[in-house]
Order: sequence, then C-alpha cells, then structure tokens
Amino acid sequence: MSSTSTALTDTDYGTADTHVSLAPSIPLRRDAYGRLVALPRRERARRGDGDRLRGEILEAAEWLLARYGHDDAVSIRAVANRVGCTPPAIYLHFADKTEMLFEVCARRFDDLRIRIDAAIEGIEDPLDCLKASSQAYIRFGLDHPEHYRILFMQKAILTPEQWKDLRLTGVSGFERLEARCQAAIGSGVVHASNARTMALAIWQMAHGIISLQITKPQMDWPETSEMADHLIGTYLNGLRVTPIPGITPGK
Amino acid sequence: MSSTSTALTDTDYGTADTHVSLAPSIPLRRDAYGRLVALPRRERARRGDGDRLRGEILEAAEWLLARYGHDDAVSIRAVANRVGCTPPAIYLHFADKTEMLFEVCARRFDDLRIRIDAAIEGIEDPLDCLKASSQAYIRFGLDHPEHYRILFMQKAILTPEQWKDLRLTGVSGFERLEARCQAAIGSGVVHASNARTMALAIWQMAHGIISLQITKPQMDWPETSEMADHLIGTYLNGLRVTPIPGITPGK
DNA sequence: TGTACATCAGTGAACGCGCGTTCACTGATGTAC
DNA sequence: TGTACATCAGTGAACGCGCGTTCACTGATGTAC
Repeated sequence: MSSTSTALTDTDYGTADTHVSLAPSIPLRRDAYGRLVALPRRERARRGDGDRLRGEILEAAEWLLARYGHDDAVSIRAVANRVGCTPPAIYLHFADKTEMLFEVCARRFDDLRIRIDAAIEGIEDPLDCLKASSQAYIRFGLDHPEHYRILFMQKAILTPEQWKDLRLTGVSGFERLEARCQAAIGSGVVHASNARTMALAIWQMAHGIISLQITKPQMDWPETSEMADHLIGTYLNGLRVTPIPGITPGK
Repeated sequence: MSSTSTALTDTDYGTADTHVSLAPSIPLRRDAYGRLVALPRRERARRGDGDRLRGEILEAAEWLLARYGHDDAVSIRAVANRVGCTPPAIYLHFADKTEMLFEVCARRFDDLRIRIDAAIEGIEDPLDCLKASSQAYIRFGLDHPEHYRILFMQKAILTPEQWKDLRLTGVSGFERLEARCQAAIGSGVVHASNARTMALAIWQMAHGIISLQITKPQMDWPETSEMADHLIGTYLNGLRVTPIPGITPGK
C-alpha cells in the first residue's frame, strides 16, 4: 500500500530493557535516548551512485519517527548514526534538517492520494463519495500520526517556499476535495454557497477528528469511523436540499 | 476581560538569543558566551511574602509567550532573566518547567468560562446557545493561539496527572458543553443518539477551525465567525427533527 | 598498459550555542529567651 | 533590651548534555592521454 515502507521489525539497537545482539566487532555507544547505536559502518556508495545515501537517510528518518513517535528523536546525528554515516554527509543531500524532514513527510503523503482513490472507486453518489474520501483521509492521518503532526499540527517550521499554498493543498489533497464538493453541488443534492467553503468545512472536521485524537489519546473516543460518519454525515445532511429529519447517519 | 494581563508594551529585555537593547541604567554583564544579560535586579521578597515571585514568574512566562509567539522562547533562563532572579529560584515555586508552563496556560483558560458565560447569557434557544458558545470558544482559541497550542495541539509534554480527564475537560469546558447538548436534546429540537457524541462532534469542529487556522495562517481563510456559523450551524441543522432544507446558516 | 589527475562520496574534528537542573552556600529577617 | 539562632528567599557556579552546521581534509574510483 505504501511506497516507502518502514520496517519496524528491523533490528532495533534499542532500549535498555532488550537484549542486544550485535556482532561483537561493531563499536557501540549510547545516545541521549539510551539507545545503543552503532558507530559508522556503512560502505560508501560507488561512484555515480551517490543518491543511494539520500534514500537511506530518508528511510532512517522514517524509521526513527515511527520507532520513537516524535520528531525530537529525528536529529541529524541520530539519522546519521542509524544510516551508518557521519552527520555532515547528510548535508550532501539536503540543504538542512527541515528539508530532510519535509521530504520524509511529503513522501509519505504521496500515498494519501492512492488511498483516497481506492476508497472512492466505484462510488456514484456524490455525498457517499465525500464521506468515503473523508474517512480515508482520517484513517490515513491516524495511521501516520507523526507525519500528520509535522505537516499539519506544528508551527511553521517549514519554509514559506515549501508551504506555498500549491504544495500544501497538493499534499493534503485539498483541491481534489474541492472538486468533489463541486460535483455534489452540481448534482443538485446539496445546496451550498460554494465548493470552497464546503471543502474547507469538511477539511476542518476531518482535521478536528484526527488532531484531537492524536493529542488527547487518553480520552475515551468513540470508534473513529463512526465518529467521522456522524460528524460529516450530519453536516452533509444539513446541506441537503431534501434533508432526512433528525437521522444521525451511521448511528 | 482577562485576569492576567500581558503588557506587550513593557520594556523588552530580550531573550538570550536575540539582540538586546537595554536601558542604560540597568546593570549588565556578559555571560559565559559573551551575551549581554541583565543582572538580577529584583529585590527579594520580604519574609512570608515568598509567593510574590511565583506570580512574577508566571507573568514573565506569559509575556515571553505573547512576545515571541512560541514556547521555545519560554526557557527557564529567559523567564528568570525577565523576572530579574536567577534560574534556580524558579524551582522554589515550580517542580519543573512543565509545571510552570501548565500553570501559565491553565490560568489563561480560566477566562474561557467567563467568556462563554457572557456569550450565551440571555439566549433561550438551545441551538443558538450551542452556536454562541462555540463561537466564543473559537474566538478564545484564536485570541490565545500559543496557550491553545500548548494545551491542545502538542504531544503530551504534560504529565498524566495534569492531564487526568477531569482537568482536561474542566479546562476546555467540555462538561458544560455536554450539558448544553443534553438540554438541546431534551428540548426536542434535535434528534441525537446521545449528548456526549454530540458534544465531541462540536468540540472536534471547533478544534478543527482553530487549529488549522493557527498552523496554516497563510491560507486564505474565510472570516472566522462565518466559517464557524456555517460549519456548526449546518451540523446542527442536520440533527434537527424538522430541518431547514438546504439552508446554509449564516450565509 | 601505465600513469597523472579530476572528481565523487564522503570523514574527523570542531564551533558555538542553549538547555534543564542540582548543589552548596548566604544574607537578611523574624523570634524565643 | 540585647542576642543567639532558625528560617526564608533566594544566589553563584557548575554539571552534563545534545544540537545544527561548517570547514578542511581524504581515499577510492573512473578517465584522458
């Protein structure tokens, strides 16, 4: 399903409570998180194959993000350590740390498009289509909470160029959502002032569901897809030209 | 309106990492790194008056948060510098940095209750009441984006004890929202399965509006109260026992 | 077939920084006698 | 009315850490002649 897979089953040089099984010849030390990390051990790429390291860096960053659940764990040094190169080598492939992190997240979000397309395939009814795409978006966000946090829940650590609306809306799939809203309006099922307002509303709802659940996991949330169905379904019902009286969809 | 006012017009003694412009009468020294820092200049509290510093610390933290717009600027050292005491003095009043930050935010959120009460005063219709309280919540969040970010948009930097549901829901006013939803259901205007689901939905919508606007201010958002009216009004319309066909409230 | 040389893919060591927190101490102030 | 003493409200100096980034360098590899 995803193009950049994160193998959490990879050897984790890991936490203090696990037994570490490494070839004795590999030099080790502990970093700030108490992880045992291997000192540089990677073989340098053949000439002309320099981009190999770029991919390995992104994979390592992805792994750290998934393993430790916070981008604090994705420092230049930690990435270099996991890759088996030295910190400066990262600067041969990325201008700075921000660019590296952005690339990790943007890559992951490439899958979103695929997931949404799969979710709405074959659905004729424009409202069902909107519900299905929202469900897919929400599921995706909760499946990749760290990527979602970095891209959509943080102060703009990313440069303005990276966050030009184009890229932002491209990554979140906003334009395509807007098109689906336009289709719903065009079909005459709903009565809305304009597609943009409608799309923003749906995005805000989906974002609310995802982000509150990410920041407050200890709350006793109802099952996600039911919650989403209730919220988005009820909103769409409220827009209907012939609404269904007081029926809470999905309940 | 707020009990702890932050005077942004105060002299800015700067954080350690910014260029410092100080009144000439204030004694200066250079720290280990050559930075100009203000010497401690606060007079120590009289005996029995030790809690005075506690208040000054909270004020300073509040000021830094507002001035620099990010809690990165609220370091123990920066707070101490602004107060005119030394860093260790802060530990006489707070167990650690997290507790200090939590107190700053919780204090601010005491005002939320007042704002919501003022917003719904005299409103009879239960749906109008829900709309008004949501509007107030959203306005409050956008008026204090940093506090909102720290409490509701970050990884749990706060200890579990601080985030026991009790405190969380108390701070956000969730229980009172739930009561208003129960009132709406009781009045027979809406048909919803239960008040909790309804309250969660409204909270998610309000949170979506606030948090997306905080993280993506560069997007071309419609006017906030209109947006809120559209979203929450349409949702409530969808729940109505006798819904209004395709009318987008507030548009 | 050998050799000079440019280039690629990095390394090693450091710079300069800020951070939260601890620990031993101090000087003014109130109080008991 | 004076004085020993406990306590309060702090200070000064350091510990130990990780961070992003830069700069001068190096060794293997391919290529031109």
